[in-house]
Amino acid sequence: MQYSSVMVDNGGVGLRERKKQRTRRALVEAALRLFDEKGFDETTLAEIAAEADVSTRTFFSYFASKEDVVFYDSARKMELAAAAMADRAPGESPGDVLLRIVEESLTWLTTYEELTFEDAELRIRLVLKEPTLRARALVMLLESQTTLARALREAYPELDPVEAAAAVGAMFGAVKLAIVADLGHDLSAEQMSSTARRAAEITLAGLRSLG
Amino acid sequence: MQYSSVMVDNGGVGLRERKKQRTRRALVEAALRLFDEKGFDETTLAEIAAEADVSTRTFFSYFASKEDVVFYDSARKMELAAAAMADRAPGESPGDVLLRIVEESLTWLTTYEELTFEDAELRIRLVLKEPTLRARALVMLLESQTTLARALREAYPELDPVEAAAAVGAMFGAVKLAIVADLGHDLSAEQMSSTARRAAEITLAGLRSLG
DNA sequence: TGCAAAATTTCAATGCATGAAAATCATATA
DNA sequence: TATATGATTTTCATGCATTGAAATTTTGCA
Repeated sequence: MQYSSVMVDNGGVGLRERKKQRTRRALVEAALRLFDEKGFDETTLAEIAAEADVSTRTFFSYFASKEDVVFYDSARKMELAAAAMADRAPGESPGDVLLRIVEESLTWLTTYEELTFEDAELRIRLVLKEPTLRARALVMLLESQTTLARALREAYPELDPVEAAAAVGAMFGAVKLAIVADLGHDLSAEQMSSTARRAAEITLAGLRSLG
Repeated sequence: MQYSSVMVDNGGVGLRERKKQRTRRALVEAALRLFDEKGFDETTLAEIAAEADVSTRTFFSYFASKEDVVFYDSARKMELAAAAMADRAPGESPGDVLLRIVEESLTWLTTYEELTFEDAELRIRLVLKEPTLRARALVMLLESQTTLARALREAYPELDPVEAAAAVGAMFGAVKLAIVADLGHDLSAEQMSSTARRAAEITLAGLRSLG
């Protein structure tokens, strides 16, 4: 490939790319707002697309489904979690690593990379409220646990597959149910964190410690 | 209500009811067979309905959705699990009760109430293979855990809500991930049970016991 | 400016799901 | 046995998510 003398090196981010990011963001914001106002099922893709000034068909070149628009950054978060597993401190036990990752994950939950803090909180509310979104979240949570179990085995080769899977599943399962079961109560991010920490501690100590 | 002299007391099970059960069963069997042969997404409701000799619309007076036909008896299984919690043996600890329920649940997994054993195994394969069905299963699993956490609190009033939720979530989360993560391997019912038992044991002992 | 690639729009089709009205069927009873 | 009644099924019509393909527009760049 040759470059003309007038070519501007814009770091790979030309008008085309900027426009795509703007559209993507417009779709996410429109969707979150409409889902919040009218409910997930009552909002149509046509409405979302209209709000973002694109055709309905175009929506699907950005997201694979109506649910996906809410979880647009989850893949990146999963990678972060798996990476966090890799740089464990020396002497850190599997349980401690998992505890650390749970806490970091909760932080990310309220951290949108491109959106406002309000939208980040709105998303949590939506996922807890809308059955369709809850279902999608459960699928992704399971996927990320599978990934984490693999990462845990790599970090601790002495663990066998069942041990690694059981550890990850127990830790995230405990935290998930502790947070969800309390539902109905409006949960602030702090309350969520404190609940999660208690659930994690119980899992570390083992269920026999409850008797 | 009055009875004529020729009335037959059929125990509340007249032709109408028998016909409904037959149709229900025909729909479930047709659906399982077609899902297995062609895949879930490739099977249309029209095909299932045709196979069962009813109109497409009628399908929805038996099941709420295409996925639901696979889980038609799950509600009953959930009730069984919650009931199993209630009749705990004296001196049985929360952890032991959960272990017992996990084992019973695995038994029920391969027990269809109205269908053949082959269909019961077919269902497990389908749920593990088809993303749509996996998603549905996760939702129901979460629901049943919420129910179980409540039941656990009632059986052991000394537990607080977070402890009960964490215990149930940890136990089922560990077993679930241990079984699913090993996927790709064809799992016999026995292997599944043994994996589940190990995962449960780890959860009882606590993740600290892994370091 | 003008070409080529990328992105968007338009158009058509399929399949799930649901509501409402019309047609059938099972049941109890006169 | 004939029939009124209520339950069930079918028919018909509609909305919406999703997907493929062709036509059109936009952007990057020579």
